[in-house]
Amino acid sequence: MDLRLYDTLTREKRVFTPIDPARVRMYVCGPTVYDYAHIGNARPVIVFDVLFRLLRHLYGAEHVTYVRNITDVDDKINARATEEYPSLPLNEAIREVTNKTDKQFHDDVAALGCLPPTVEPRATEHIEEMKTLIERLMKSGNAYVAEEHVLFSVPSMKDYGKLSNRPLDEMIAGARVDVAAYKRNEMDFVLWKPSKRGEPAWPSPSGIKTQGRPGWHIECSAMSWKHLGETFDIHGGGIDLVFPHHENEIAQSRCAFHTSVMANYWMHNGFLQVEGEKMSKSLGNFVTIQDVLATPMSSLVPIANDEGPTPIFAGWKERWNGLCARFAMLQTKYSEPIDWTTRRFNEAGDELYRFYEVLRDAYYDTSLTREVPDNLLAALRDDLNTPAAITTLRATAKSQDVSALGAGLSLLGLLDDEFVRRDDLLLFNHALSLTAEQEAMVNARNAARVRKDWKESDRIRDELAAMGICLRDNSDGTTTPESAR
RNA sequence: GGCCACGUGGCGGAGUGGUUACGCACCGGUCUGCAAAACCGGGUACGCCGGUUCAAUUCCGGCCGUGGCCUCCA
Repeated sequence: MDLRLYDTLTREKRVFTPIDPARVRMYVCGPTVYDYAHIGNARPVIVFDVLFRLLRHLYGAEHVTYVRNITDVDDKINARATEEYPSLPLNEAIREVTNKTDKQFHDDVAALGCLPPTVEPRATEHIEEMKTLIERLMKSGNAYVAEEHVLFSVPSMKDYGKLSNRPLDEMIAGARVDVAAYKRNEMDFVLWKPSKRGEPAWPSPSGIKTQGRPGWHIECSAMSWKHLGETFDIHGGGIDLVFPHHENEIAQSRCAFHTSVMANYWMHNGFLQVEGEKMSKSLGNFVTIQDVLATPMSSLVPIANDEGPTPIFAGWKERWNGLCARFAMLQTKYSEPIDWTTRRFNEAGDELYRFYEVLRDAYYDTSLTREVPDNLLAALRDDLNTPAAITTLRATAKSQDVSALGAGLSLLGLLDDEFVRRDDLLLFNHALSLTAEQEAMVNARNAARVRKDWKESDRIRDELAAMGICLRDNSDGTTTPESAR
């Protein structure tokens, strides 16, 4: 059976045919490292991780190359560096900001259950490739120098605007931004610009004397070229990147290499809102991945608090919350808008918890290789329909088909060996250690039950319930105390 | 203003030109002294107005609503 993917460029779902099945190539726009990643940043990371896993499953892990860049040169980074480290020289301050943010991002993404991409190139390590591209564009007449900038000449590319469906003439009519005077055409965009004193700077291309730095779009053209070649299979990112970022990437790469396409499939994940509103710092509803990972356990699982007497491995809470967030995210198809709410997060966590209970009750062995169920695979092959895939998981859980359940969770990146296997996790430990007094109450209630004093029996049960202890009367006459939710 | 998405039962969320996906919540039942848990069952939804069709939630047109892009943004 085929893999079918929706392509933003052709606006249709097509059968995926890799250029070279022995080397399937995907590029996804990664973060600009200047601040904590938010829950909206998490979406493409998770979505394309699932695609990465699916491609590895279909073509073999060693036949898939996934490139996700790190943007570490950018005005926002400079601004943040000045703000946070006013006493340091700018370039040192920038290094502090990018290193710190980069590490945080990787910790966040790992907690979300994402595999590391094959390559994570950094923009600042590809300045030479960017300059080579710029020289090529100069040579082919697609770029020009003006006031120490190099600009891409949009009218020089006849079919510019196909991805975002913005014909050139319309865009010019609709443009209402202040246009720099040195631009020949208001749509032209910067490939290279001069650096101000103290800013990161490199020797400029195209005979420009002053040192400068790259424009935003050129880095992705350079890095995808370096690591994937002139044309490749899949290019992904958030829907907001369609214009201008991806449109401009296409323009740069195609004109530099004289190719008809940059990537064969353009995939874009839908936007995310928080509690029904646009997420923004001014509204105060900015949810970072860190916020989600730090969610107290008591709202997700039947335990009273985060700390317990049993030994727990480091970062277990973040990892569990990360899986829950991932699961919550995959409940909606990647291309659809999503409303991120605490309710959604909690409900996803509840369901994932039940899946894990099924596996744990069956002593699921994660070391064994399992066959991924056909119906789950079919759902994913249909343009990454993760909600439909999750639906198949529910049936396997209900029928106690633990092999299929485990295999499915694994393919979706939702299976964590330690959460399945370990028996010392408070997270899955329902048994309660009662105080002597509580123990006596349980005994007193049982005595009352024996003499059929239901009134007294229920009174004691209510009293214990108020302490957060729920009693379960078993059919063999014993009583099990459990933590109440 | 231009371009583009989305609008499904209380909530979440797939999907389809004609056989009431699925999950949560809710209600009923079995079990239980009563509960809890578990299991079984129940509720025929697709923004509005037209059109096409034997038949539309599904196709077409218009309208309304929400959101995105056009400036940094996943």
